[in-house]
Amino acid sequence: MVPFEIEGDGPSRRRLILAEATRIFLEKGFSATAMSEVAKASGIQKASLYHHFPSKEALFVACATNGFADALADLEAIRNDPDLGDDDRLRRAVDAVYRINLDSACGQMAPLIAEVSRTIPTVARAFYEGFIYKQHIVMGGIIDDGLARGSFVTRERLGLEQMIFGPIVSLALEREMFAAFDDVDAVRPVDQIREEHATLLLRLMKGDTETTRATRVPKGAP
Amino acid sequence: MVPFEIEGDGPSRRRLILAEATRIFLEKGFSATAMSEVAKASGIQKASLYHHFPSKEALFVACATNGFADALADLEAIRNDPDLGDDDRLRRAVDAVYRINLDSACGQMAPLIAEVSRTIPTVARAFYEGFIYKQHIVMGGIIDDGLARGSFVTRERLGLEQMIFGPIVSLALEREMFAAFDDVDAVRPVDQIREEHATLLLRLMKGDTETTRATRVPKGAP
DNA sequence: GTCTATACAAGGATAGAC
DNA sequence: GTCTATCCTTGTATAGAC
Repeated sequence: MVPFEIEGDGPSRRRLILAEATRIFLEKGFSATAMSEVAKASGIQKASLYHHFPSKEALFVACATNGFADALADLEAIRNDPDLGDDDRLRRAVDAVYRINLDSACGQMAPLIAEVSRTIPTVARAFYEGFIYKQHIVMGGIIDDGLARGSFVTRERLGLEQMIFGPIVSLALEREMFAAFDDVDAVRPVDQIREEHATLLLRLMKGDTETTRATRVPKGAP
Repeated sequence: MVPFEIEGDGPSRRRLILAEATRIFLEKGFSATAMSEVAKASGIQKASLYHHFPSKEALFVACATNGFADALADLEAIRNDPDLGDDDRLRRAVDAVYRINLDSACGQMAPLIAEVSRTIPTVARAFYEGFIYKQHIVMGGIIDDGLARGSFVTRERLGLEQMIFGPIVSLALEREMFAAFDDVDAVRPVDQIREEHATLLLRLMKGDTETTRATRVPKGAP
């Protein structure tokens, strides 16, 4: 019933509630989710929910800050794999970021965080520091290593990071926006986009800067 | 009080309600917005709201589908300006897409559409067809013209479009996510990102493909 | 078109027995 | 830890006078 794992080894009842609540929050949003529905899905009475979580807000925070470590594990393993060349490492890291943001529960949380950002600011902070920022750190390390080894050549570090994460984060948002469409993939075919995205990124990072600069000044050139 | 214009020349009271409702929806989301608050902000009684809009849902649909034409006008003018070179045209179009998605009310609606996508599917469809799809069409036309004139060289059209819109759409989402932060621009400095983004895009489209392919096979090279 | 008053449902949260 | 029962607030929406 729940398509993802809830991490931790606490009491199983609590974990079941977290899983069901996460699923319903993702489907309906924070405000539109009723505690009674979470209770029903978890097979207990509404009042019993309040034994495990003191409030709806606390339940949401628990859902929204759960599973960070699991979701990021793949990416960190790729960063530390000594057998990978820099190009392969980057390509695999991009694939991992797609999985993290499109397939994991945390990734799908992003639009929800936007919804509650002003009423529960702490959850936005936790989401940023524990999930988003860490992805940028790991990816930044991969790029830095490639630069140091001469595999990559690039200025515009900030713009480059945005061109790595932006297309992926926007895909996650658009999936939610078009969730009611008959076939979401017709609007945004993820597999094809992912392939072309990685190809374009590598082309940007393989150091065509000199030739580009040369071809861009035809005016004064002889 | 309301930072953007509501288009149309209907009764001013209706336009005032639309403007205030849009502002509050953007700040609190759909479910968390109360009709009583919209009424108070508009200076009328709650019951009077229902004379202008039959339901909260209808009010939201009106807000979410208002102002498309105004928001897109700049971009369409840039596409049709005969005095622009292709590179300048692209750069200005990118700037326009930043303004459209970050500064206009419609652009800021995106996370909200995600929130209500499943409960009001019609609004997601209207938003896609009237706002998102049209931006892609215009930008696609600009790219096609540049390709036809030989100003641009690129395969991976789909990936390229995602690399144009993705970083911008994700910025809009992240602005909402980090709305409660002290200084959002510290997390994502929009001005710098926009400049680097446009530069990287132009580099991708200026046809370094041959040289890139040449430098990418150093193994067999002497 | 705007108001006052109200119907009616649903939601979050608590009390207290077992 | 879980239950039943209940409190209290808020929300959408309507009725009907002016």
